[in-house]
Amino acid sequence: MSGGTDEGPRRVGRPRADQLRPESGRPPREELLCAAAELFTLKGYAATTTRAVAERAGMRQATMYHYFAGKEELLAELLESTVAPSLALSRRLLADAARPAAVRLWELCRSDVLLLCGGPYHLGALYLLPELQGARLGQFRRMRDELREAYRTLLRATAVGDELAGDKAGLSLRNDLVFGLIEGVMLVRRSDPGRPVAAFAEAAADAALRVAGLDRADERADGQVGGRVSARAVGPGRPPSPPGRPRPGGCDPTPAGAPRP
Amino acid sequence: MSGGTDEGPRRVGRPRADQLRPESGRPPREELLCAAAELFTLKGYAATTTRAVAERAGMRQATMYHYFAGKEELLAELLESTVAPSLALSRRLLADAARPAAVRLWELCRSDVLLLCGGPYHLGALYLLPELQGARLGQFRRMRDELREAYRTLLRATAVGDELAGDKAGLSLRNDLVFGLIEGVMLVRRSDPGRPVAAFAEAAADAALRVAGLDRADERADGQVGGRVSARAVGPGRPPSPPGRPRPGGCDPTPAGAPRP
DNA sequence: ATTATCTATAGATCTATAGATAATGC
DNA sequence: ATTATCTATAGATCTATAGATAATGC
Repeated sequence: MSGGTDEGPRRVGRPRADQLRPESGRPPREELLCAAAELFTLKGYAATTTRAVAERAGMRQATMYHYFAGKEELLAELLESTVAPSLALSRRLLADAARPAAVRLWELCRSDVLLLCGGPYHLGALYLLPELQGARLGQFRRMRDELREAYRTLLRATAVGDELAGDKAGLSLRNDLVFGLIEGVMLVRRSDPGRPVAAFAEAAADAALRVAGLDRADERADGQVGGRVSARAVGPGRPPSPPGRPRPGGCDPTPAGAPRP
Repeated sequence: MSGGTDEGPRRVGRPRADQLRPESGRPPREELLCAAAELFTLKGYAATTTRAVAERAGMRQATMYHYFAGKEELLAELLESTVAPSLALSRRLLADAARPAAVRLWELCRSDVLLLCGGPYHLGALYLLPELQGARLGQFRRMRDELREAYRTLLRATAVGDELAGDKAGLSLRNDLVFGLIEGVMLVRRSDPGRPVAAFAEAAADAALRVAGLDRADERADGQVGGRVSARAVGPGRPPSPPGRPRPGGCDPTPAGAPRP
């Protein structure tokens, strides 16, 4: 029926030596990224050798250099793939003046958590690496700064933002705490990886709004305190999948260059 | 006046080769720990070589092995020194049934943040290392688990704990979020290291209580929302220095083995 | 011819040990 | 004699490059 993904060894180039890996069907570049994601998050960046990555991806160490200039380029690409979808979403949310800022902020938090924890590997762990200061990572850092600014703009537009109107430092601190909670969400996830991701992401987004200082309104509304989540009740009946379908880490079956509607 | 710390080269053993380091006066073991703290937090554990640590401490690479069996032992000792004071404080707080649990929880959070961010190096960054799974680190992990349990017990004893009485999973999730915020506080600190630590620690503790779901009581009391911190107002007129004077990372001038009253 | 891979390896580490050495202490 | 350090180095990596090789494409 479907266009037979049946692979006879029809590929150009010298065949691989040991066929240890079960031939996932993904292009080698992607396979390298996945291997790197797994190893970097599990064993750490510096502790992962190019040989480990390459061999995990089913090829010999030297072959990796056919696709990437080095280890740092792998890291850069992984990191960028982790911010990019959130950044895109944040732009859409900033433009969407119709919905309350608190709801949009919640949405951004939730989606961000899904991105950082949702994939097969918890790419969020990469945010904790000291290597983030590295040279090749400027692009990533700029994107991340823009994302932080988006958080800040949304926070500023909420009720708490009004209260802190004069207090720039206070607002920044609040925002950094919110942003830090989201980026550090890995630590929470690590301590109990068994929880279903979707519910976890919502709980984390709730917590982020509480850090911001934004759960009072709802609780005044329905009297529920703490037992049930808050901001979720505020949200519109929006389906939980964020637009643009952010691929969780680029390691799922879908090809990386999926079209954006 | 004081007991002259005047050092003529009165030390036993072969003298050091290059006297690059200005001879801090601390014993070499401590000096190694400080060097390790600085390098591990700044450049990462795996990326730091034994040579770098030793030379930073003013001695040759091989000499390090006279004091530590290897790199992992340095890490273990640093990590343990970071939990130990919090753990001790948590035991005292658990015993202190007189004060409200929320206040005690706040106190624990604040002190923990000071420990993780207060010293000259931000040891909290070590908590983010993937190497935490390492073999030699069992002792540290046990201590940390006990600390998490203390958080949980305190949280359980608050108003929120009552609300979540039946919901064990819910309580755990809350607690992990609180604990995660505190342990990940490094990420917040990193984004603006200029803020005064003391105020920052209080703001982080406030945020932790909000994550827990615990700022409503105060706000009902004084009507102040978000602008001014909450739990601080609840606290008794307790001086801000926690008992036992947790040394921030063991790298301050005081000798490491200071007596505990 | 082009492509994807391989093998081989130079050069640069890095860790941990062996054994020498230069102080003080007795 | 004891101690703290040093120098030297074996053995094990690890990265990145050079150059060969085995496919397909034309």
